[in-house]
Amino acid sequence: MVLKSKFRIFNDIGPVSEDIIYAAGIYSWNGFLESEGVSGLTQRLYESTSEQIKEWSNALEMKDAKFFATNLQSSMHWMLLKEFQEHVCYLDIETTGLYRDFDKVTVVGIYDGHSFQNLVRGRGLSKKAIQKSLSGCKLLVTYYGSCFDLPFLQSEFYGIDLNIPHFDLCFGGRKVGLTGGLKKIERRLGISRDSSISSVDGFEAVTLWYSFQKGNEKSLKKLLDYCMADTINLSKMAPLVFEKLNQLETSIRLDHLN
DNA sequence: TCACCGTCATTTTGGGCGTT
DNA sequence: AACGCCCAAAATGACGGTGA
Repeated sequence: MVLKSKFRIFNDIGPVSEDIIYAAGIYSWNGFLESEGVSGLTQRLYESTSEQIKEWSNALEMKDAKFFATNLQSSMHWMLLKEFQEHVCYLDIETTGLYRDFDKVTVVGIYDGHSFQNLVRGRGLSKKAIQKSLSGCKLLVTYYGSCFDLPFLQSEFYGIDLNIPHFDLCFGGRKVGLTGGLKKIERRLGISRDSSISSVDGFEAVTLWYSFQKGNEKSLKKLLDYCMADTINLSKMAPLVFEKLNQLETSIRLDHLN
């Protein structure tokens, strides 16, 4: 479990102190608690860190999603993927454009690992409906959602509670060299999508919506298929990015020991 | 006790990215 | 037609140790 080997997440522990802890042969929270102290750290710092470890361990035990949403910096939320794996929701939205001041949310797609659900504008999409679909969610997974999807939802559904840990595959991917957008990364990872929607992109999602507004029901079907492909592919991509991040973390730690 | 210095941690600043 | 996030580098702040 990655998180339990991290010390930089605690107050007053930075990269240097963390290296001191590793150099003392301590690689986990439990190891830290079992030691009587760490040479190189003041007793005062050792004790305040021990207290924080107990608090965080308890939050993990309780699967307290809100605790991590507020206390864990977002670039480390990926570490919760395995821990919360039974409560992960993959989310992707479609809109009429990129600008939340002018544009509207048209579809919200949510996949919980078992079934896909879509909420369509004018056909049941509402703040309450989204909130209900996410009620058991302890970890959100999106692509670029921290900059696009979530702020868009906040803007249209004012006051919606999205205070949930959030693994953003865009930033996680960047760290392991996966850049260039969702579709490009999917290809690089060998994740496929159905040929019927393989040519659809975000811009076409906009025109499909307007076509549906003019009465073309087939356009909606295609839009929903596209949204579903995007959303479900997030669930295929997440464990792959997770593993790469995991490997990166351990190699960095070994580096620092030398 | 006090001024000073070195070491870390934390905060601030600026540039680039990717979303429909 | 925007915007929030991330990283890196620079600035600021807190703390402990030293020497007189």
